[in-house]
Amino acid sequence: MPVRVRFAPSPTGLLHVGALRTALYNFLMANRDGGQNILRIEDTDRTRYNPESEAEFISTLKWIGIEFHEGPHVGGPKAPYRQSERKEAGIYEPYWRQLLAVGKAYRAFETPQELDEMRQFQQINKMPTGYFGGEWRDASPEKVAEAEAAGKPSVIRLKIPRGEKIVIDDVVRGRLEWDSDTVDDPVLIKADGMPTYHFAAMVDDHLMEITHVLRGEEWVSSAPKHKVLFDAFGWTPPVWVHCPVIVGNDGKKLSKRHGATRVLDYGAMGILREPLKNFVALIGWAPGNDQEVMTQEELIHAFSIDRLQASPGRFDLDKLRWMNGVAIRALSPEDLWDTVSAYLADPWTKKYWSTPDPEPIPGAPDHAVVLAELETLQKAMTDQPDLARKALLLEQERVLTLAEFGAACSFFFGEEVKFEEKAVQKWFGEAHAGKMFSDFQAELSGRSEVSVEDCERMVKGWAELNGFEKLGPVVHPTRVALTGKTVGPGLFELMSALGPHEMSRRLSAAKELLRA
RNA sequence: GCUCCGGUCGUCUAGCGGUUUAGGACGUCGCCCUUUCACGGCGAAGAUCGCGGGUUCGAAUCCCGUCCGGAGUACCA
Repeated sequence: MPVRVRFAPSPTGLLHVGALRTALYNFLMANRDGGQNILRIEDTDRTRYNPESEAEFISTLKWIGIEFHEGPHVGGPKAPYRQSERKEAGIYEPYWRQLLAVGKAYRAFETPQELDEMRQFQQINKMPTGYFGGEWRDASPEKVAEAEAAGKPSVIRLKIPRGEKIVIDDVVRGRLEWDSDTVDDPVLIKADGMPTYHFAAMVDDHLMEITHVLRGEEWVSSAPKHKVLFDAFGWTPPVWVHCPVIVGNDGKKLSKRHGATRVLDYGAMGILREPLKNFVALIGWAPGNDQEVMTQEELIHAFSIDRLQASPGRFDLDKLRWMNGVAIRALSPEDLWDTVSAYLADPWTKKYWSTPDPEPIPGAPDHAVVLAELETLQKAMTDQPDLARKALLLEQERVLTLAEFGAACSFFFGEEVKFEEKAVQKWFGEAHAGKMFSDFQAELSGRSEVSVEDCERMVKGWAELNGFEKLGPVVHPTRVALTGKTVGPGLFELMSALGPHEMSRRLSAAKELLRA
């Protein structure tokens, strides 16, 4: 039987990392076994509904490469795929009527205030909290009819059997067992007629013929209720797979401090989708061999739910950055160019960097500075594509994110070199610097381009002629003159990329600084 | 409080009763390469497998207890 899985988010907020992983595991599983991946929108809570949420889920997932065979945006044989629409279509009603008719569910007429008081009482008396029957679970039909006739609002609750063991088999945790007396009667239908998650999701999972439910660990405590519901209908439950939570590197709930919670922001930070996927898949799952860097195809092939971890996983931004660097370095020159230009053209990139960091991480570059550098790079890629191409290639192995290309390449394009004070102090004190710069200028004059080899010959020749055994005192001042920095690509490559004219211009400026 | 779940280097993990002096990766540190940084190569430190008992000739691996951490405890999902 082919696998049918579903990713069923509630459209209340943004797509965060934990949800991404669940979506990814669903996707990997479906694609490995030639099954179907279904998107279902669980919008039964009208008070928390966020109209932008669904679009964000779909577009983010699409960006990362997760597609669905069925869903509200693509349709499918089990449409509609939004629970609010399914409710309107009357899909749920026959099912709760059936439960009511056979006495496996009942109407309860407590007001929210009454329930509140009940909970307080339970807490004070150190009793388990929850609705274990109240006065309605076993109320006579006459009493219920009377309350209904009086127009009292009511909910429909599931009648959890008492004095039994409820057992479910979870792929990740094995056999899970509850004493049914500790499980309270959940609301199936709210007073406004909307189904709750417990009801809608189970009915839909059955109707949509879902074979495996991969969901977050926050659902394990509701699992017995879901099992009872499947039993009440006489349906075979799907295989439940409860994935552990993802926490920050300090063990706390994931927040901005740990990188970002919103998946889209990782793209804006210059994280490529392949390493992001690769990294997220590896929190809580490992293929069992030593392979870590994997393509999507390899992930699909290697993925298996019985290798899922039961313990919570931490999100290690450093490792993500490393993986991202590996991916950037693996890009061909053409792909590198395309990837960077797409990144710079993405409106989300600009939006992200134009917003000041609400919680600045010490040592991290200022958003405004990054934005300016990225804009400079983007401009250069259209105005001076040859130079920009060389700059990108020279910095490729030095950056960990796409955003870092901005700072790394900036010295190639500026009208004026921005000198780092430390660099100037360290290398412009050398007495020979001025003469050396002039000599280079003389040698460069009249030429329109120089090869890397020419530059090497020129610099090494000058060193030999002037009695320098080590290249350092020659190379470093020149680097500072040309880039303003002490770090960067190989000097000869960088010189050749800049070209004779630009080099000469910068050497003149450096000589001015020397005199001052 | 109650219910359930989890616990191997700082982090992600391998391990499924003996081949384990517990392996790999990130991070850290050192060396090499080298004009710097990075890349790459080599190497080091780092986990008595939360703790305590048992079972066994033998346990990270099985059992019990204990501690710590997490999730749930809504007419939210």
